[in-house]
Amino acid sequence: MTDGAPLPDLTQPATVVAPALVGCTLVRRYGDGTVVRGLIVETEAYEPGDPACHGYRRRTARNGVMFGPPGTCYVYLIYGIYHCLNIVTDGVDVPSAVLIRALALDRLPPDLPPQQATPPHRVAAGPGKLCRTLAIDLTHNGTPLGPQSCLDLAPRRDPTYPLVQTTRIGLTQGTDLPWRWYLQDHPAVSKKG
DNA sequence: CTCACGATTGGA
DNA sequence: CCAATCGTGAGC
Repeated sequence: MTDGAPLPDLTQPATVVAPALVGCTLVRRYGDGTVVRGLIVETEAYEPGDPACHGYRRRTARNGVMFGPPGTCYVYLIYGIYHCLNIVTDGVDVPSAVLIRALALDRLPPDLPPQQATPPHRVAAGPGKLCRTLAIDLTHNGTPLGPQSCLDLAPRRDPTYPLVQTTRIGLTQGTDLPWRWYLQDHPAVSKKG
C-alpha cells in the first residue's frame, strides 16, 4: 500500500512546477533525527529568458547548481544576511528553479533562535525567514532532495487549494511576469498579493 | 582587481 | 523610508 499522491514532475519548467509545489510539504531532517515539516504556501518561478533569473546571463560559480539536475537545492546568500532556498527544475543545462517563499510549519524547530518579534505561525513566512528558521544555508547548496537527505519533499494531501497567481516580489527586472503563486488567505504567506 | 548591488527583513 | 552586510560578477 503506497501513497498514491505523486510529487510534481520536477523535470518540467519552473513555471509549471512552482504552482504544483504549493500545497506540497518540505521536509527538514536534522542531524539529531528531529524532523520538521512545512506546508509550502508560496512559490516563485525563475526560468531561462527571464532577466531576474540568476542564470539569465551565463553559468557562474554561484548559479551553477541551477544548471544541474532537477530535484536539487539551489541556495544563495542575499543582501549578505539571508539565504534563499530554491528547488532546481527542468533539464540539465537549463537554468530553472522554484524559490520557496513561505512555509507553514507543523512544529517549531529545535534550537530556534530568538524570534520574539515574530508570531510562531510566521517564523517561515518569507524566503529569508524560512531558511533562518530551518537552519538552511550555503552548505545545502547542491543537496539532492530525497528520503536520505536532510531536505525532502512530500506530496499534497488535499488536492483542492485556492491558488492565487500574481507578479513576483522584490525584483528590479522581470517585474511584469506573473510567476508567483500562493495559497489564498493563508496566514503564512509572506506578503499580501 | 574593484566596487555597486541584491529573488530580504525589521526597525525608524 | 532606510540600514544591515557580504559574496558575486560585470567592467575596467
